[in-house]
Formats: sequence, structure tokens, C-alpha cells
Amino acid sequence: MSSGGGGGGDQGRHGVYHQHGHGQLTRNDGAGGYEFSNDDMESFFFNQPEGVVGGVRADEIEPYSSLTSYLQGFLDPTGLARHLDVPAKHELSVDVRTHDQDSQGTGSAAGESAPLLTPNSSVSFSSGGGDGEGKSHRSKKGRAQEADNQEDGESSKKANNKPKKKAEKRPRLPRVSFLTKSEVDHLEDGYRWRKYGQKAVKNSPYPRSYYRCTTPKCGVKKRVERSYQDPSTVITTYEGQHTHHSPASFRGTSAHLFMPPGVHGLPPPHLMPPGVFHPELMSMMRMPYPSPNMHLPSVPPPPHHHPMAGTPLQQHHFTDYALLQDLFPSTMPNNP
DNA sequence: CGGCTTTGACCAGCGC
DNA sequence: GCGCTGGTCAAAGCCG
Repeated sequence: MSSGGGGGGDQGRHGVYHQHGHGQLTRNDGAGGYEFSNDDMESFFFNQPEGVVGGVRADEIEPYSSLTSYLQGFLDPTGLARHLDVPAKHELSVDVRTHDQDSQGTGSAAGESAPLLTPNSSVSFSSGGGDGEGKSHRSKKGRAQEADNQEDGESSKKANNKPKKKAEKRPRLPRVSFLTKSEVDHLEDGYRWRKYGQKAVKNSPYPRSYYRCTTPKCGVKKRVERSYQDPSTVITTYEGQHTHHSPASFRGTSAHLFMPPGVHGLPPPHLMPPGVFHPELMSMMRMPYPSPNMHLPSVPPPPHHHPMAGTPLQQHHFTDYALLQDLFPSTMPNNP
């Protein structure tokens, strides 16, 4: 994929960022947390306003940017997400690290250097910056053949004639990982996906599912897996950029702009039945799953007539209501 | 019947 | 070289 801001080229646009080694991503939620690794994965996290995040104070995580600015560059090649560049209030902060920093070991020092996630949501990116798209059309039998055919051209993956350099690693598309508290594995995100595989994950009872965007010529993929350490957390990893707009019913609202690439099928947040939270909002706003570290200002409870009223978690939703209104003006009622 | 999921097999990369 | 693992393919089956 050549368009858009894949890879490190986005550094400038989004300010300084650091990447920790080999994409080792560690989450520490106090209960042990979990970690997963993705080579070339950069990561950034939403930290609680004044919280201590897994032993790392949020204000010690140096460079922050906003999610929206990131989405703007990475997830929204059309630039529509610019719309979302509302002041992220105190809610969202980003830590994106570059390779330069902590590029040594693959995870040995991860505990030290890897940013730690908030319990409720986080996003991580990878800067693959590569093509990666052309290889999805191989037939089973064609694969061996393909290796032969490519021998003349660029390097075949077998690294036939060179003494194995690390740099020859196959480039990857930009990746974004969302940690979402959700009962549902496959979160609606406005795009249509076709499942093309499922694999058991090592050390995890939960399988990992592989999806591909069904839109022709859109090579975006996504992986969905459930954290084995925290089964209420779904890890959704997007790879690549959509070459089209979301077919979601949210079109015309701002909601889909804020969504990770890909939600359809779910009603807008204000139409969700009581006690049911929109997974994406849950993810982004960390609403219904307050962490022990969370220090929220005391706010009055939402009115009973609010569709999302009625759960113990409601107060946290209400806390972020102003932000929600900023982000979803057309879907959120006027005033709670 | 088309679109989607399931599932076993295959392939590539990597570490030992 | 071998085994492990992640990622992908594609036939078969399911479903509206």
C-alpha cells in the first residue's frame, strides 16, 4: 500500500513518538495483565487523566498526541477524521514510541520499557509501511510456484542468496490495535468483514479470528482475539487502510468517523438499550469499565429517561458525556 | 443462490 | 534440519 501515512513517515505529522522494541505490548491492569507481541508494532495508549497506569504515571509517558490526530493520519486516508479533532479534553492521550528507543531486546526489557495500558482501552499501531497487499491472491498450489517465479524479481521470501539479514523482513501494513471491553468478539465498526481464518492462540484458550474487508481492492485485514488474562477484553488489530468509506449506517453522522476502520449493524449509541454499551464507545471512552485507578470527578447521575441510564456504570458514561456530545453531536441527545 | 463461516491443510518465518 | 507458530487458503457447509 502506498497511499496514506503508513510507516514512520507519520512521525512528523503526529509529533515525536517512540516505539518500543519489536512491538512488545504489555498491559498491566493490576491483575497480572497480559502482553502480546507484534513485530514492528508501535503502540500508544489512552491513559487515565491522572491515573497511575500499571506503575507508569501517565504524565511520565512523554509524547502525547490525540487519538483523533492519529486516526486522521493513519486510519482515515480521506482526512474525514479531521472533523474529530476536537480537543480531546483530558481523556485521551497517546504514547507512540519509535524504534530508536528501546530497540534492543525482543521483550526481555519489555516490562521496563513497554508502555502500560489502561485497563479499559488502548490503541497500538505498527508502522509496517510496506506493500503486503499483493500476496493475498495466491492459490494453494500457486504458492510454491510463485516463489519460483519471483526469483528473478525482488527477493524471494526464502532469502536464497543472502546471509539472512534482519533488514530483509517483509514489510508490513500499518497496524492498529484496539483493546475493547466487550462481550462480543467481533465488534461492529462500520465495515464489512469476511472471516477467512481462525487459529488457536498459544497460551490462550481463546482463538484468534482473521477477517478481511469484503470491499473489492480493499486489503484491510483485522484480527480479533480475546485476552486470556482478561477475557472481557477483546483485542482487535487492524492492518492497512481502507480505500473506501464505511458502508455503515452511521454515514452522515460523526460517529463513523471516530470509529476504528471498519462498524455496522449496531444502533447509534443513544439507541442502545439500557445497560448496553456501544462497544466502540466503550473502547474509546473507557466508559463502562472504570478501573480501580480511575479518579473521576463526581458528577450527578444521568436522568432516568436517558437511554443509557440504569446501570451502575452509568455514571462513568455521564462523566464523559460532554466529550461524547462533541464527538457524536448527531447521535447524542442534547443534554443528559 | 450468494454471502458468510468453519475448518483442516498448507506455507513462511523463526528459534533451537 | 526440525519443530513451532502465525497467517492464509479454499472446500464444504450453513443461513437468510
